[in-house]
Amino acid sequence: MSKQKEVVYTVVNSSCDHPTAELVAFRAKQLMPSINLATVYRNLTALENENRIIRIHSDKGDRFDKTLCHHAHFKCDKCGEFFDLLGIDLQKTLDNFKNEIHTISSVDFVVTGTCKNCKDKTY
Amino acid sequence: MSKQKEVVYTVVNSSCDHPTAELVAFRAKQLMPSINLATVYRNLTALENENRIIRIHSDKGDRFDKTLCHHAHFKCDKCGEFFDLLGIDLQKTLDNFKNEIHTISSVDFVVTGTCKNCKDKTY
DNA sequence: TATAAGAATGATAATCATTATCAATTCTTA
DNA sequence: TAAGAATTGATAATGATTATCATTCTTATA
Repeated sequence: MSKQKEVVYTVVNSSCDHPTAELVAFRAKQLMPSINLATVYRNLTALENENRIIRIHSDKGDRFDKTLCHHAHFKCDKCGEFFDLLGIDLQKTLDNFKNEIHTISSVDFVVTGTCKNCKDKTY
Repeated sequence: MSKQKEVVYTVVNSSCDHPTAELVAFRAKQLMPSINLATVYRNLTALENENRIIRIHSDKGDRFDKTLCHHAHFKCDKCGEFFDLLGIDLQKTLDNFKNEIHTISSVDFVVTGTCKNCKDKTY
């Protein structure tokens, strides 16, 4: 594993906010100023393929997650917060489709709306 | 509703295969040869905002769906098939998060893997 | 019915996240 | 330590989507 790849992994693995590739690159540059954006993209894809991190498809840039178990996410339209919805037993839910599904390689599950913190906000 | 918007809606509403914008445009052109790709994109976004169709974020182009109730999708890595996983009671599942979630505007849920049809395929 | 204001279109340029290319650099390992 | 492979940094290219803008419909009102 190259030094750069290690940095990219460290950044994702120590982030709790589901950063975009751009944000991973920003944080990686703080650990290794010479690291290039293309290298960050390359290693994010590599780590995803090695099942060491998870990619969440989203408009305005994919997001990356250290939590490997299948789980859902919530994205707040108002504050932009992006957080895990842990505790849903997706494995059991998806077992109901064993007639259609042979194997599962990834789960991309994003719920969008407004969070409780933004309940009364009008902006 | 403009003639073009009606065509775009008709195409999505009569498609069972979760087409991309490009494919919606292709089908729309068969009904109205003069329709423009930009108009298709515009109206897909408009219809999405009116909650008349659903957008599913995916690499290689978002997909569109006529089924409005919250549901999951499966995308097969091998054959590319993209189908609904109906029967999961997502509403009930998400009710468990009423402490964090105030309102839900959309659910974007895609499971990727191999389907039963591709079980023994090696390509 | 004429017409003016507003909305939507077609054509195309621009944007932006991501990927491809490629020479230069950094491992490996024999 | 030198050859070969892998990876990098820099940058060009790609491709989906959005923005722009002059033109073409709609529609409400005189």
